[in-house]
Amino acid sequence: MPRPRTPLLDRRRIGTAALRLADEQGGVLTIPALARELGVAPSALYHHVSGRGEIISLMREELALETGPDDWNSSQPWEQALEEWARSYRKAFAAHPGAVPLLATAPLAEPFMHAMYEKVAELLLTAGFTASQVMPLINALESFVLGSALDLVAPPVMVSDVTRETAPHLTAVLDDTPTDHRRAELAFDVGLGALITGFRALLPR
Amino acid sequence: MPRPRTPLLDRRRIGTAALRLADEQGGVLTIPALARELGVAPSALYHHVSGRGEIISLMREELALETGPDDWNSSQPWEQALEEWARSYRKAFAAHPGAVPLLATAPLAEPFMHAMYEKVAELLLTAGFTASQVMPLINALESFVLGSALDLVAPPVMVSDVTRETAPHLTAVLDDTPTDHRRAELAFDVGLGALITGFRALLPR
DNA sequence: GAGTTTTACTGAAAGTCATTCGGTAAAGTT
DNA sequence: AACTTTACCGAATGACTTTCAGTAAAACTC
Repeated sequence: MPRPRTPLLDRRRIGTAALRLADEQGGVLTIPALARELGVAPSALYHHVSGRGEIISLMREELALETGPDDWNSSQPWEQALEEWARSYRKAFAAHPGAVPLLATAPLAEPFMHAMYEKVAELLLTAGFTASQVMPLINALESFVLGSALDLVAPPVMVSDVTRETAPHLTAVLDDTPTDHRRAELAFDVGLGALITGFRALLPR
Repeated sequence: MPRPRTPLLDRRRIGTAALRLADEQGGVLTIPALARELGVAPSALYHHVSGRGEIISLMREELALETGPDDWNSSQPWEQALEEWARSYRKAFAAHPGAVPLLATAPLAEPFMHAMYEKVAELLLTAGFTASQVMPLINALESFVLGSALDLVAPPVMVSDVTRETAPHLTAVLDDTPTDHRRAELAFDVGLGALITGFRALLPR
């Protein structure tokens, strides 16, 4: 139990292991379980992070790294670039659905956030939006992406016999709605398309 | 410590107290604190709910009741009715910003969910959308509302000196962006308007 | 290259929490 | 009036987060 020949832990390893574990366990992350996963005593973690909250931030950071700043290309029509950004953003969440409840409310460290925003801000400014429009646009799209990530793990709406009687329109609509993961994907596609259409309408002609 | 002359607890009282407490405490809800708030021993709660998870569902239920099914009026052009729905939905979250992190991932009990969806489904069907379009539209809008609720409690983006050098576009944009609660409201307004514009474009002419 | 400091872990312990269960006396029922 | 049910309390259990005093290897210093 002395110092190991080579370090067993670093922030990166903690982040990836926590992300994988929380995903498997459906949003539950405990320090003992994470320590076991890393082959280490729980207290060892506190030499690298300040606590559980920071571990969750590391997970969110890991997610941002997985997406990669080059997963989307900003040298194309702004509509396509913006769509690619939103899709790659959501894809990162969709890759770890179980961890989404944990990640949705976790703050992303400033440098990551800034790098992402800077790129999108430039994209929208050169597209012709005004400085005061850009941040609301980014925030709105980001809210939609985050909400869609949560939707990914929302409990499916069930049609019981009572529903059939008391909610005829809902029933009719649900009969034409997939119940698997395609439901959330369809909603994302529709919403993303609508948002971008609506954004374009704000541009001077 | 016998049975009290008149019951101290019921599900409704538990829900409202939990909502208020969690809001005050910024998303932290503990059984001892809630019991203290209600003037009762922690174990007493378990005669009315199955556990902490159900208490959070009660909070979400309370939120739905606060909005009320008549807070928005469906007898008007579908765009306005849909906008009113989204706004009243978000307003309910905004009334308890501290509790949002807890509520965002909590499932809403079926009957409440059905009542809400039924009304919106009817609205969109009579507006001319097809049965297979309706649920994606509802889900997309709901995702946006939920994401915007989370945005309400997101940490503000700070502009440091480093930002100014490495992220010129972001800096310029942030200079024209309010830092208080109006930031999230602006983003919501912009996104909601864009979504509805985009939805309308899906309708046959 | 011996001595000092720093580093990365362990193990035990403290404090908090959610939850369960047996007890109790009032309320409701017959 | 006897019986059952109800709505609470108090104590106990087990899990979790976090802190802190060791410990010995690694890394640095002269």
